[in-house]
Amino acid sequence: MAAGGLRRKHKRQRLQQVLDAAEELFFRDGYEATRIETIADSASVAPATVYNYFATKPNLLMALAIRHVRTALPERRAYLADLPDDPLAAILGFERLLAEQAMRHLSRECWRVILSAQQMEPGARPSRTGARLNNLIRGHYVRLLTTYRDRGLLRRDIDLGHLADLIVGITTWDFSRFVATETGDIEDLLRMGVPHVRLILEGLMTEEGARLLAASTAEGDAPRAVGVAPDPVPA
Amino acid sequence: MAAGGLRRKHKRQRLQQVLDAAEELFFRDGYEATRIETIADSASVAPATVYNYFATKPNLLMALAIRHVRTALPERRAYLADLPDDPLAAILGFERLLAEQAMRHLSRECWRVILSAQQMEPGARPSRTGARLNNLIRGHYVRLLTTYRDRGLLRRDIDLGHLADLIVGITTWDFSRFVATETGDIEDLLRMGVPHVRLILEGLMTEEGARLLAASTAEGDAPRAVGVAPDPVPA
DNA sequence: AGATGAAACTCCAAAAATGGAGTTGACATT
DNA sequence: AATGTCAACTCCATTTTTGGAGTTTCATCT
Repeated sequence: MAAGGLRRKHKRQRLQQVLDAAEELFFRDGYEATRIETIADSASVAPATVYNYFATKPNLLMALAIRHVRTALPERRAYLADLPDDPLAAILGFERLLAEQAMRHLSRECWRVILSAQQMEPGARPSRTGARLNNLIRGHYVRLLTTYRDRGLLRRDIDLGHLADLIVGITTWDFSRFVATETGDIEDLLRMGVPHVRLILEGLMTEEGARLLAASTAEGDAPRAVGVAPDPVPA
Repeated sequence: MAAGGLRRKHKRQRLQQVLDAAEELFFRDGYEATRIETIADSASVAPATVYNYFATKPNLLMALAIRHVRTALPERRAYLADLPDDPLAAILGFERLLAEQAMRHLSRECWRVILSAQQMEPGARPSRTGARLNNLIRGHYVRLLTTYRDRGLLRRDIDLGHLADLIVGITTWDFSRFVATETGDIEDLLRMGVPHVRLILEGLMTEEGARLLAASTAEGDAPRAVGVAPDPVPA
């Protein structure tokens, strides 16, 4: 069957073992409370091997975050491929989806670590991979916004890159406030975000878009995200 | 959990992988037709690794045989713990059990190789492990015969070790004839063995035993073995 | 403040798997 | 009889994991 490349194959397997073990333990016992040695044991691997793969514990956590963002990608694509009429609803629905995905495998404590790692030591490895994550989301928003501009709801003179940055910025900020709490749920997060996003959008819509936005004001809450399936486990 | 001993643990795992792959392939494609390289691929292991574990292909096969004889041990013990009244029936029933166990995972071709390996090069490794197998069965027979002597059916002046050797010898011979064919089934094997065992026993019974033996002559065929459960897979 | 302890992380020698190239022996084909 | 092929087996340099003994850092207790 697979002739050579055993080295690489086993490496991938071990990496997944470590990530799986870490995910389980971070979720169950918390990030700080979980020791590298425990992860190694649980993954049937020597602690030194964990360090062969990940220089630091935060790095391991970032890798976990990236893996989740990767495996959940198809679900986000599906959402973006079938957007509602109302751009505000679209953005809030997307936020809900992102939040749900985020909560699916990583605890708030983990996200606190991830988000704070981006602040400190800009340029360090964890920070840069954090930037990659942000960039991925930014790309999604550019696509989303482009759709609505093409539908004639957003003014054509707007730089969608900048707008996407703005939205990612404020929603990330809201999300970091969200994970800073231990009690609030995703509905609270969205309630917090609605006025921000609305304020941003109000000035940037065409007349038709403004009509739609006004209409959606009456309706109240943000729409539910699309059906949330568990992540497909890659072979 | 399991702190150290990773080296040994992984070694055992790989060993099992190789044995599992070999078992599957030997059974499906035959012993000669299966290449070491294929086994290695199927076990996700380098060919050189297979040679780290087994010096030769026959050695690998012998290891497989030993593993089966080991895992099927409880079943044989259960049989020996609950023997019928008639010693002849007991021996034939045990033979049936052994044959069924033998056929369960290894093809006739494999057993031909194993049996012939014992002939050639006495003293070589495959031969010696074959002797270990024989010895294991011999032990079973000593236990079985002891039971009947204690029940007063076998004469007390008989050396049960020698008798066990004799029975193992003739039944192994019959078995080797059996696997030499491609068509006969286990019933044929037993039919072949009945007269041999009967002749051996006839001269060695007490009067009570002889009565029992005479009675069993009328009944005809050998009894079925105890219920045959699939091998328990060790953790 | 100083001691203690725990956990992240470093370092290195030894064990094992891997890849790859080469040898041998048996058997088939010409 | 020469040739070719195939698979068992050998050899060895390289990569990676492992065991184990450190070092460092930080928080807590005395």
